[in-house]
Amino acid sequence: MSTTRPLRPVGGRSREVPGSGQGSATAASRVLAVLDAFGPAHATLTLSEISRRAGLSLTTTHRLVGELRVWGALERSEDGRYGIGLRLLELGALAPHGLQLRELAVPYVDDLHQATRANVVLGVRDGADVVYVEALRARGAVRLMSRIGGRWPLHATGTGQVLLAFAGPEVQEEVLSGPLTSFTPHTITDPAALRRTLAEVRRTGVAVAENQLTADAPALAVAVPVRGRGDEVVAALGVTVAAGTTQASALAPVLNATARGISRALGAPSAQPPSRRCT
Amino acid sequence: MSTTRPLRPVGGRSREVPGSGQGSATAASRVLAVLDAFGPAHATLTLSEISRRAGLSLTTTHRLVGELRVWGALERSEDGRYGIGLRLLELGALAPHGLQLRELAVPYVDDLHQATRANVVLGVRDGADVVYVEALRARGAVRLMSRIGGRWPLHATGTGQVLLAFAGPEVQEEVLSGPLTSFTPHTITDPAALRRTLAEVRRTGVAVAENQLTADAPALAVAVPVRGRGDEVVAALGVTVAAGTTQASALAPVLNATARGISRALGAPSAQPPSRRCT
DNA sequence: TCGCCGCTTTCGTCCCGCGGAAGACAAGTT
DNA sequence: AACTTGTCTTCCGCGGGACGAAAGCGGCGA
Repeated sequence: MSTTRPLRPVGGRSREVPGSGQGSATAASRVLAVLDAFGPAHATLTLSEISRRAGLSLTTTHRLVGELRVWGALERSEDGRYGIGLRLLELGALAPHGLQLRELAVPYVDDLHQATRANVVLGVRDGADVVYVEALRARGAVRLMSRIGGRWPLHATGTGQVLLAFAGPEVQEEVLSGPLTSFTPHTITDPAALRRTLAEVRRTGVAVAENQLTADAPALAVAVPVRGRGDEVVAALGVTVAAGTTQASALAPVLNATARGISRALGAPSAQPPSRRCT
Repeated sequence: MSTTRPLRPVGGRSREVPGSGQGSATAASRVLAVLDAFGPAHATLTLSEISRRAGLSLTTTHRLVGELRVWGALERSEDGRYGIGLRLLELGALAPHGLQLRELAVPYVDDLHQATRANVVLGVRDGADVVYVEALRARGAVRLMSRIGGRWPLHATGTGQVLLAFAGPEVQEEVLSGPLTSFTPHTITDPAALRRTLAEVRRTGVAVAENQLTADAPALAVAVPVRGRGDEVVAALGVTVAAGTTQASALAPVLNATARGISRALGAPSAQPPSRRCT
């Protein structure tokens, strides 16, 4: 803990000069670098922008983008900008823990959305992040936070705290030892506090996060675990409401009921009614 | 063919995939071939299966899969099988005509689903196919046809017929001249009949498809266009019900109302109320 | 008109990705 | 236990694809 902390190279990508011999990027990594250039804040890019963001020469970028385009990974709009193609959406939908899970859970999540009229998300863990596989917005609220495919650090969201609380120790250590990004003054950034929060989540089976992610609109997020065939936590179901409108204690029961429904559909032993035969 | 043929280079690396077009495989194409190995019927694969389906040597597959895995494009489950990773879901969600569109349309589609209690899909055109960007299932019906990321030929679905009817002539010619895959005895496979159907769709603004896709469960699909900023058709909204339960004429009004709502949200001039100023 | 910027194409060199081969490992069969 | 079959992993030499420089193209604003 008290070890000397090396200077963090701020924003500096490992600038590779040809001839320095160090780097040797692989061809596959270049393809992925092109895809990596796209992001929520950069959904469409020009060729030059891709080139710069991927750190590739314009020639290489041009060729790779051309190949990706004919395959359908990228598409070009009339104004010449490039964007992600539908082929990648099609592929991404095949993710076992992604839209496959959504497919099964969507009726339950839909009911929850209808019942609570709140923002509802279903998230799974990917590394040290939570990725939303389903997100339904409340009618009025325009929250850009929760989108399908949205990715946030585990410690800063209700669903993430659930997933982290029930994740393996090595995952928890990795998150707790790493920097805890702060999004608002209320975001938990102290490892000890986070550790206590996680213990509380494990004890109660519910995570309650207030104002962790957004500063402008005070929000209350409540989340519970969803379990799979081996009773392991495979996802987290969460709702977000404007702070003050609803108590967390009022949301927990309906959340738990919905989560249990999904868990049962997934084949979780603990969620099966005693009478029902195991398939 | 009577030209002097040099001795066949035994160790030639230009080993082509049999039947998979003409070769000169590029490195990028190999990466894409690995991704291409996955599909709805093959959501998870072993390394050898990927190797075979991609037409790559096991060595190459092993290396590429390794790179794709550390990047997050693929993930490996406990049983050793590979599947699509959440990173690709995240990327696919950035598709301008994909989940971006879904994000905007989902409240309307949701209402339609609640009102009709039917299967509802929102599809966009990608080449000669329709790709669903949103799909909501009716409570009882388990229809594997409509999933987010699902892809079907334009001529065989209600939404596809709408998209084809309003697509450019070159797209129509390509589909009409190509083979029209038959899924059921009712699937339109005659180009002339399809041409008449498309004209009817253009005239009425509604596509009605009966038993085009599924043979076992008689189904009625109704679809209408969704328009964008330039009044061009950017998507199609469709519902599917069991044949006999509802008349197409009863579904069309609510479908049109919903589609108009989405079109308005997209900024379509024809869907704007007269008072509103054009942006 | 010029210059600027982004995109496209060509081309020769070099290096990295390729497949063969062999080893490690697991599971089913005789 | 020995054999078989299938999988996954590692190592290595060679050759051809991928790379970047540079030149050509085209639109836009000064």
